[in-house]
Amino acid sequence: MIKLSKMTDYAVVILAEMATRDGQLLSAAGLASHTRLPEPTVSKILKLLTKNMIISSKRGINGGYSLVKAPAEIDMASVITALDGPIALAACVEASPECCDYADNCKIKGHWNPVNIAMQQALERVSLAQMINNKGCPNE
Amino acid sequence: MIKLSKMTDYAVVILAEMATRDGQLLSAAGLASHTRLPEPTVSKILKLLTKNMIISSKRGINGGYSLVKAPAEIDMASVITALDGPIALAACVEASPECCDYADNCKIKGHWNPVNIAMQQALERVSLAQMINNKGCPNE
DNA sequence: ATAAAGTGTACTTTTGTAGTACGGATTTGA
DNA sequence: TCAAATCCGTACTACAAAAGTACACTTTAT
Repeated sequence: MIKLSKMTDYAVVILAEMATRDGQLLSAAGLASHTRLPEPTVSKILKLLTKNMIISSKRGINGGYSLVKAPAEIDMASVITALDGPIALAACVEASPECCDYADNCKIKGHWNPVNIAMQQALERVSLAQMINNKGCPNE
Repeated sequence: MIKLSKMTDYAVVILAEMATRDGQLLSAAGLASHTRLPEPTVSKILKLLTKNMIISSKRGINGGYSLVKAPAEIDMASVITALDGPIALAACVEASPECCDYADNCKIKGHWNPVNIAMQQALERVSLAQMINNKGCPNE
């Protein structure tokens, strides 16, 4: 299975929680208890989201985190890139400094690129708002 | 990074090698030496590809593997599914028997589904032939 | 019957993720 | 100005999944 890291999964849960309290400044501890996720993990995720400008932070007493964009403007490609790095299926992509070790024998040099681009575009089309509005568990 | 397993990467290299010798019956050992990949690994991959009807095998002396479809008819979604299982980004998808442990607090229950479908479709549109024809290393 | 080839299972090693811990920096308010 | 609450950064440990390896079994042509 092409896996998304758990961290990214958690990140979306946290962002969804923040979206329902738009404008409020929320502490890491508060978000952890609301989402029932371990606090250190939540902190780590919030830090990464902050570094990637998806949320903003305020330090000191009464500090906390808040969304900088509307949920409809936050796309999944940004969130995944923030947590897992660039969206790429294989090591052998355009960004890598050189061809892989098997370059001479490899008949598909760097050609995951079209696939990677297609996936990137697919993820850019899904917003946080869309994921929240899509209600209910499909198994119920 | 959203990772594809190395096995899948190898699988495409092996299939590309087979495509250039269309019709020939090739042994696991032969494919291993042509691709410079470890032989046991190549065997494991060929076995999985056979089970998923992407290639066919012939046993006994002078046996080997061959493609059952033209390279243009082999899509990446099939190859990835053969090696890594169903294409799905998160554990919390339609196929899973129940909602995740955080179901009660989770505001995005099972909503990676639209993303998964978009990715599946993107991968179905890329054929083995396309990946082979796309020549040269982008860094050269 | 034997050798060459695919098949299946189980084990070991390696790698990367997830989780944890702790000390530091920043801001507010008394 | 001090203390408390909060964010920030780094390093370490534990666990799980992937990758690689080994080996015994089955099939088939000669």
